[in-house]
Amino acid sequence: MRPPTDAVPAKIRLHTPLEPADLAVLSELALRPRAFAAQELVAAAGDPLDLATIVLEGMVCRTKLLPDGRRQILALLLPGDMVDLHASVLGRRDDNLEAVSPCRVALVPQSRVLACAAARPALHEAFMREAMIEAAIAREWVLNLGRRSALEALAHLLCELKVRMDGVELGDGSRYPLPLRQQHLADCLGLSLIHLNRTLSKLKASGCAIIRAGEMRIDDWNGLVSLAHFGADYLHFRSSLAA
Amino acid sequence: MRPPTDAVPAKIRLHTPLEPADLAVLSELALRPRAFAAQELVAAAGDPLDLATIVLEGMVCRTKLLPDGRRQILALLLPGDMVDLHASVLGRRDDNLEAVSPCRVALVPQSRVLACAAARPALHEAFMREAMIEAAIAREWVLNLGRRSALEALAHLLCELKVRMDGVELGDGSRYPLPLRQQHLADCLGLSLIHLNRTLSKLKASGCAIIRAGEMRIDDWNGLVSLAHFGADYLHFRSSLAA
DNA sequence: CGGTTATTTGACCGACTTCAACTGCAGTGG
DNA sequence: CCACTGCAGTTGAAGTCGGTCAAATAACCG
Repeated sequence: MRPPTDAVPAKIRLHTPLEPADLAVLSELALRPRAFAAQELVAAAGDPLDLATIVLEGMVCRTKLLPDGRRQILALLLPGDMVDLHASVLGRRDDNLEAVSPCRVALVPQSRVLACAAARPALHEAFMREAMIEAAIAREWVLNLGRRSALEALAHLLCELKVRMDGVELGDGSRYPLPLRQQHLADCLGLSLIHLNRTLSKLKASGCAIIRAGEMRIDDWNGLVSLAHFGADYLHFRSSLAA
Repeated sequence: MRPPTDAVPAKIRLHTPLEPADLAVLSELALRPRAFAAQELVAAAGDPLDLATIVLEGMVCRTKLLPDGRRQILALLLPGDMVDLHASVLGRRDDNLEAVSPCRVALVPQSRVLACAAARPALHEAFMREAMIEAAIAREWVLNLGRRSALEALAHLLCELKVRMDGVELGDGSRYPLPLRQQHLADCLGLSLIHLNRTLSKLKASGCAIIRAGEMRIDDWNGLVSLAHFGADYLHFRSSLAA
């Protein structure tokens, strides 16, 4: 088993071919990670955007809250995901970063990101690409929330996570770890907890997939894909460029 | 009246202070715009991402479609908006750009964008900021679709457009041009056309605002803001950095 | 084991969708 | 000038999806 921090080079190489020297510089960015417990806040709205966040292990989410407590998850960050790499160009954070599961996260001063990007042009391009892809995923979520039914949207989210998890070698093709509570899924999909629970039952009944014991198990990938109308193009994996 | 292409410098200076030399280089990017009729496709999913898009006049939207024809608008682009400035790092477009109203749009080869960014570091930073802000808006839309009611979401969208229109001097504080059909609004908000129509009636009944003859008129800004729980922080205007 | 949190189930309700028809208006051509 | 057409918007009725309230398990944890 490779050490878990290998998710970072694995993820970035999904998108950008890098030389060993680039990877060496990259690995120095993620030194001295911090550990967070489940539900702990990694960063809060209003904070200055002077730190980039690199997830090494576990799962993190972006959230926004409404005054009356309604919560929406804006993005799920898996090991290898790097966010807010360029965010210093904005003033202050307008969302929260919250640990979904116990996790290890590197919080990197923007100055170090900049130095790193300046030293290695390939990394500069790679960082840009990470940011663009995160934005593309957010747009796909807009479609998910706006125009897909609860079951379609759930299936779509689980397809996305499958592909992303496989990308960082955390899935084995038919299963992957899924540390989300049902409340998290509901907050990703804009559903009530209760309706999400019933939608999960429907998914189970379809025979395509089931979530149990913190793990997603896929029994019929094609069925799941067609339930969701899933196409992986928006994830912009390098391997899919050929198509 | 200033020429309409002034929306570009107006918009970018909302976010980034620029010197005259920067503005001169910028204005050369937007030479030779193309005109599009309402509903015309500016770019389609699957196209190579080798052109950046700068809106000079009129309104453009990003859309995604589901196989059965359901449509979701992912973003509304106003005069001055510049999108896909860095998108050459991705392979192919995964969404469409569609003219909402008759419009003029500059389609700029990525190579010229890069040359421009290389020549003027301030523009490089400004372009980055534009991209980050577009992503921040997309995340706010996720919240809008996921957790706000139809009326709240409608009010929120109209607040956002008010602030953005004022930013490029197309609004006068209590009115702004709104060339969207009701179907467009419905596709922004993930609603059926009919329910959107009824939600518009409800908004009118509230006395806060009314849409008529291609124009949005605001009668009670504070009321509209509190209906929507609107806060402009996610737009990251430079003027709001002070707060 | 007791206490807390996560999940499941039932009954009911409301927001939003669908289907269908009608209005108002602008353009077009007889 | 006035039918005719086509599109945007409006209204009504009925149905469905998803939300809310309430309570019963089931899993987790010290």
